[in-house]
Amino acid sequence: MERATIADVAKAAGVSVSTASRALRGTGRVSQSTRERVAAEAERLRFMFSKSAASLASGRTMRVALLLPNEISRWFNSHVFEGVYEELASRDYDVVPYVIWDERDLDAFLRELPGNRNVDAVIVCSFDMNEAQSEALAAFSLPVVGVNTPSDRGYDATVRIDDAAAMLDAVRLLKSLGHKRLAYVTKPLSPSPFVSSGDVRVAGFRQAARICGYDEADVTVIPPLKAESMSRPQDVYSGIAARLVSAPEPPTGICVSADFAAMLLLKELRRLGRRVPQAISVIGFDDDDTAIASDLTTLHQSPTELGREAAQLALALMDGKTPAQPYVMMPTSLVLRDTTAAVDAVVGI
Amino acid sequence: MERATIADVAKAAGVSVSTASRALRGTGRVSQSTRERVAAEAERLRFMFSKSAASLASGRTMRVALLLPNEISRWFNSHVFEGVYEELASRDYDVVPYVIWDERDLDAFLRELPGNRNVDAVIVCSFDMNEAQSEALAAFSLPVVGVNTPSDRGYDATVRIDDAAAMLDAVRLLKSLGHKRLAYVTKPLSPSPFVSSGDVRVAGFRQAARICGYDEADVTVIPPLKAESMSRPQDVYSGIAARLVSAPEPPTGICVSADFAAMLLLKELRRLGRRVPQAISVIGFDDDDTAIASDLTTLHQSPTELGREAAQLALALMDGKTPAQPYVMMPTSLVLRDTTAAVDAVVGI
DNA sequence: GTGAAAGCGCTAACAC
DNA sequence: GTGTTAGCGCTTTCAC
Repeated sequence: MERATIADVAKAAGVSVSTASRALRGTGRVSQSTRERVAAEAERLRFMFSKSAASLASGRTMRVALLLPNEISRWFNSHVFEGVYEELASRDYDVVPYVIWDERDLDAFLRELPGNRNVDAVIVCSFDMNEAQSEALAAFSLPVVGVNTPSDRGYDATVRIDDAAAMLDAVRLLKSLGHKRLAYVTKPLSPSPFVSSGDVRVAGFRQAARICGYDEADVTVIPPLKAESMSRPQDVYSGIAARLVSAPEPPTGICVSADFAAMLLLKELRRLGRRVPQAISVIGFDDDDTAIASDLTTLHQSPTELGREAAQLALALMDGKTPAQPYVMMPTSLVLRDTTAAVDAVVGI
Repeated sequence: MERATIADVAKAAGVSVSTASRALRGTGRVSQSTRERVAAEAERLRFMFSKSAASLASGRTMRVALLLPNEISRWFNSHVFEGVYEELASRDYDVVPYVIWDERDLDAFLRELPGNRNVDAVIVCSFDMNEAQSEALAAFSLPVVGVNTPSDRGYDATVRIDDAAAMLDAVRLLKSLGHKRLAYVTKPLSPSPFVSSGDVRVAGFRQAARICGYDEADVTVIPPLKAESMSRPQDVYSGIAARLVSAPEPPTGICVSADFAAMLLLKELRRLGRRVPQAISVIGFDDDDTAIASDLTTLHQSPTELGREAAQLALALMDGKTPAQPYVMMPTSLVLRDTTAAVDAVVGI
C-alpha cells in the first residue's frame, strides 16, 4: 500500500495543500464542492493522516498518558483504563499506558515523556508521589489529573471514591447487625512504592467506628503485610484469620480492604471452623468477580466511572476550559450478599 | 518548563545538530568527549526528544497498536495487554490499545491508522476477521501478529493456546474419574462480531470425547447464548443448569468454556441440590480469580505469556528478522481443585 | 569524527 | 474560499 500524502490528495483534487487539509479536517471555510472533491480523492488514494506530522505541525499530539503504579491487568487499573479509553477514544485521542514500578521508571518517564509535546495530558492512577515528584510533573504545562491519589496537590483535577463514606456505610451496617467488636484487614502491600497506601480508608474506618460509638479497644486494625514476605498469598490470610479468631475477645464484624483479600480470609475463617455469616460477618471492598463468586457483602465501587470522569476532566482541561468542579468524589454503595448477618442469629460458635 | 530542542543542546555543546543527535542516541561514531559534553548539556537543559519529530524524520514510530474485540478490563485482554506491554516497554515502544466493537470501528481503524507510518506493528487479540478484512490489514507493509486468532491466514505470526490438548486433558480426567456422560457449556457470546467464537475449543472437546471412547449420544454441547437476551447473567446459567440436571440421562462431567461461567453454573447446580463434586464434576477454563474463589478445577492458561510471546514476535518482525517459528502454540495445564471427584464417590443424588 | 543540507508530512498564519 | 509560505524538531545521506 503506497502511502499517499496530503499533497497527493491536493494535487489530485486540484487544490492547494492547505485547502486539502482544511477540507479533510472540516476546519475553516471550504466550499461544499471542494470539500467533496477532496474527500473523494482522499478516499480513492486511501489517504491517511500522519499523526506524527500533524502533531509536529500543530503541537497537539492527540495522545494522553495513563500512569499506573502496577499491573495493567489489576482489576482497578484495567477498569480505570477502560473508562479513560471510552471517553478519550470517542474524541480521537490515543491512550498510552506507562507502568511505573519504581523511582527509576518514574524518573525515566519524567525525563523522557511529558516534555517536548509528547502527550497532551497525563492521568495518574492510584499514585502516591512525593512532593518533588508531583511538582516535577506539574511543572510541564500539561493537564495532570489524578485518580484516587492521596491528595489533590499537584493535580489540575482529581477523581476519587469517598472512602470515609464507604467505611461509614460498612460500620453502620455492622453496628445495626449488633456486632460489638470490629476489625479492619488491609490487603498486602504492592511492591511498587507508588501505590496509594490505603491510609485514607483505614482512617475512614477508624473514624466511622468512633462515630458509631465503638470504643477504641473494640476495634482491631491489621496492618498490611509485605506480599513478598510470604510463600503463598493464602498464608497471609491464614495467619490473620488465626489471629482474629484467637483474640481474647474476637471481633465479629470484619471489613477487608479488597474483595480478593476478603475472599481468601473468608476461606481461612471457615477452615478454622468459624461460620460466616452466622458467627462472623465479613465485608469486602470493590465488588469484583471474586465478590460474586464468594457471595460477599461488599462496597461496590466503579473504577470505570472514575476513569470516565477523569478523562472528561482531562478533555476539558485540554480544551482550555476550567472544570467547574475539578475535584470530584464518587460514591460507593453497599451490596448485601451472604457474608453478613445479625449477631443475634449466632447459634453455636 | 521551556522546551529545549536538540538544536539548543547542540549549540550549548558547541556541536552540530547531527552530532548531537548521534551522541544522544548512541548511533554512529562520536568521540567519547563530545558524547559526554552533549549528554551533560542535554541533562542541564532538560532536553527530551520529540517523538513526533523523530517519527516523522525516521519513519519509525516506536508505537504498536493492540487491537481488542471488547473491553480492556476483561481478564484475557488485560493480561495479554500486560504481557505485550512488558516486552515492548522494555524496548521503548508505546503500546496503544484500540477496542474494535463493530465493523464501523474496524473500518475506522483500517482507514485511519496503519497507513502513513502511524504504528510500527499491529497485534490483534482474539479477533475473527473475515478474509477481506485481514487482507486489508495485511496489505499495509506492517508486521501483524495474532493472539488466539481462529486461523493464521493474514498474520505474519500468531500465538495461541492449544485448545485441543487442553480439552483432551479435561476429558481424560473426567474419564479417569469414571464419568459416563459429558457436557460442554459455552459462555455467552460477546456483543462484538469479532470475538473468536470458541469453535476451536468445542471442536477440541468433541474430538477429545471421541478419542477417549465416548459415544456421541453421551456428549452434550450447550451452545452459547446471546448475553443480551437475558435479564441477568445468572439466568443464563440457571436455565442451563436445569437443562443439564433434568435430562433423562444427566451428564455428570461438565466442562465450561470459562471460569466465570463455570462459577455461575456451579452455584446454580448447587442451588438445584446437586452436590459438586460428589454428584457432578465441573471443570472451568482460564484459572482466574473466580476459579480460586470457587475452588474450581480448571485449565490454567496464561494470557500474559501469550502477550509476551506475541510482542517478541512483533519485535523480531519489526527488526526485519524472520522468526524461526512464527506460529506458536502455548500449553495449558490442568489445575485440580475441589469441583472434580470420582463418580464412585457418589452417595446420594 | 563532524557538519551542511535536504527533507519527513503536516498546520497555521497571512495574503489575496 | 483558496493559495503561499514558513516552519514543527528531528534523522539521514553526503561531504569533508
